[in-house]
Amino acid sequence: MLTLKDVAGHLGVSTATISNAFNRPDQLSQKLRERILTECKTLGYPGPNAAARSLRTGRTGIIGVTLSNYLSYSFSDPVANQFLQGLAEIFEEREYSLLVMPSREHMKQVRGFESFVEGFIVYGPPEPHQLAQLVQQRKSIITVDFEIDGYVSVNIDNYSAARACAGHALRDTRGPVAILGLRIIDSDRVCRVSEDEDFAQRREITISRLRGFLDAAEAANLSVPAERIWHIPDNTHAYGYKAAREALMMTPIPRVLLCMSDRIALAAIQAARHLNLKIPDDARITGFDNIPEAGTQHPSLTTVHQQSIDKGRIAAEMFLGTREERSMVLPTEIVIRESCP
Amino acid sequence: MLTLKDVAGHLGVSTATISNAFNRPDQLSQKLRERILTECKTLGYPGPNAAARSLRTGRTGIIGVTLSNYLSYSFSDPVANQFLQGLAEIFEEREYSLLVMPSREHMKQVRGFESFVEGFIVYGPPEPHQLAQLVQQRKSIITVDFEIDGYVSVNIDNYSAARACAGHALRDTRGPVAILGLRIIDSDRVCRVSEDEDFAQRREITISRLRGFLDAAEAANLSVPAERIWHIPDNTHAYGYKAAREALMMTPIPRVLLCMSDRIALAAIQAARHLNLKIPDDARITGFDNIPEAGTQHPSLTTVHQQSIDKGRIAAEMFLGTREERSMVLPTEIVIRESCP
DNA sequence: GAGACCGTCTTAATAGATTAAGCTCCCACT
DNA sequence: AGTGGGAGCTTAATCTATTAAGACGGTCTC
Repeated sequence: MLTLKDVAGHLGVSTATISNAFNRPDQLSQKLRERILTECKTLGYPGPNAAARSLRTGRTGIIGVTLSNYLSYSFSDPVANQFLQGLAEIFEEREYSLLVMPSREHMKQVRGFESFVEGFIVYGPPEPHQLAQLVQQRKSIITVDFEIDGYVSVNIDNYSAARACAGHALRDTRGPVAILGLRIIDSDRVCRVSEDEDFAQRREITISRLRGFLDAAEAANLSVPAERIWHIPDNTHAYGYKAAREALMMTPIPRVLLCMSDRIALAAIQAARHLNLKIPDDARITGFDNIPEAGTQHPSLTTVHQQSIDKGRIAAEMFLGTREERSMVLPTEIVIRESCP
Repeated sequence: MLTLKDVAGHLGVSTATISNAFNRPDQLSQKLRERILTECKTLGYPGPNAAARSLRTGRTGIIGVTLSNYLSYSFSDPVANQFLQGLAEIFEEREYSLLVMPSREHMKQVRGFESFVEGFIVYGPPEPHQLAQLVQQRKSIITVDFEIDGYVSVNIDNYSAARACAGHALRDTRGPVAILGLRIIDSDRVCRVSEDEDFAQRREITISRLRGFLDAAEAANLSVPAERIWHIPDNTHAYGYKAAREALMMTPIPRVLLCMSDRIALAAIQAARHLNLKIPDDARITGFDNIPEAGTQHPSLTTVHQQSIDKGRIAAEMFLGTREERSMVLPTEIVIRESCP
């Protein structure tokens, strides 16, 4: 492996000069600099070693993004992707790279290599011990979709958004209501929620949305029994389809399906089509997130719009300090479309 | 900032012992190790500095993934995401992190910080000078969806797949045919391709698919004039919609729309719906990729299935050397659904 | 009685850059 | 001729870890 020193030796100049050729062009003559760069190319010297440079300067140009799940799953989630999109947009402008890291228990131990990063964007709540490890690193942290005392966060008001959306869907409703949730309990299968479950410990997002739905139902004098609430372990089409099918096959059939994500809602629309149910005539369906597909399919989806891309942009700007505010709660908005006019 | 030495000083042991406490637990007594780790916690020492460690060991645990475009765009592309998903699945098993890097010209200069990575997965052809920089790094490289002499690649046979799919769509066709391409020429607007364009220099994927479509048309005694071929600068719904709308408003209306991606095909289906055209009765539409949404919307999409997730898995395995084969061409398959029975 | 070995810990060499400070020139100005 | 200044380059300290080799005092083997 070639080093600065090798190149310096070949050219008969000092290592500092080679370093300057790469990093501070004004510190040496144009002619020498060109001679150096050509020599590097012919020798095959790939430029200053990143580890050595970083050891000396303390900078890496890498931001860590922890996704609250398996990477392989997160990349398939449209909302996470929109977030990453916004994040990337700002960071790539500043020539930062993103180190995408999973944050589940299967990351047995900090390998320490993550500590290359200059700070963390933590998307969704990690496991407690993972969080402890991040905090231990004493680097800047921006939390997204959850909050920790003392750290800057970007979030939305899930409760109010869910409540407002459900309020719209449930007006004039007389029939039964079903809720297709996300990960409500600790199970890896799609199932109904049992009566005596204690939700207090669960993910804040899911529980806030659930409470929003339930309170809206109560306000409309409707009750949603536990057997009409589905736990969906991961936000995937397949799980959503399964739950929706079960929900739509109950008698009497639900007049409203409140879904905690657009993915699930779109799966529910497909399930309804396969069961020859007309949406919205036989049942209304609402989603959450307003992913791009929500507006382009038929019937299009009534949902809660949240600014997923902006969330990424804002998190990035907060990290870079180019934004005044500390923590923010982004607004949401109900988008009324065909599935629940 | 705390270092090994500080912790060692506090405890009255040598730095090597602290290092061993983290890296080689068998080299010291259980008791001492615990004392050290507790001390680290109370002092707030975040563990061995990654840069220093990496300088010494030469390892980083980071794989670079270059996406042939702006990151912000790549994260919005379903096919790229599926690829990343497969990639992440394998790499996270081995506790590698992924450093996602853009590979466009706007990355003015190698900052050098990318050289943290142990190797590159290059997804889609980068700009020539970017490629040169990657090669200059002298690290392992796996190329995906394109090939460079001397490097391992994963690819598909775009020409044959496109030709077969178009062959299916064009059987018994008598009316005009339109092609909705990807980035066929050098323009940032949706437009038709002019007569005398020289395609030879363009992206291999796009051109192969185009040739496949055109050859299939020729085989079916149909001709596709340049004015029926659309250039679409990025694989997005909005561009696809615009092109499809233009195509479908021509007289006589096209009987077949051959699209180079599912995203564009799905946008075309929406455009057709808005124009009150029945798919497939008024026009057949085919896509390419078989993204998840292709099968779940109505009408569902006839398309070429390619194993996008597997592509990621295989690229990762090739990188890790856990797979015998060198370069591979993955099979594709026509999936016949409602949009072109 | 010489040497190998035990487990635990320390010493010291090493990794490849960055950068402040210092040293030479050489030229311009008085 | 002497001085000052600056461009251009070098010297040397520094960053924080890893790890081979060695020290320790004692025991066991041949």
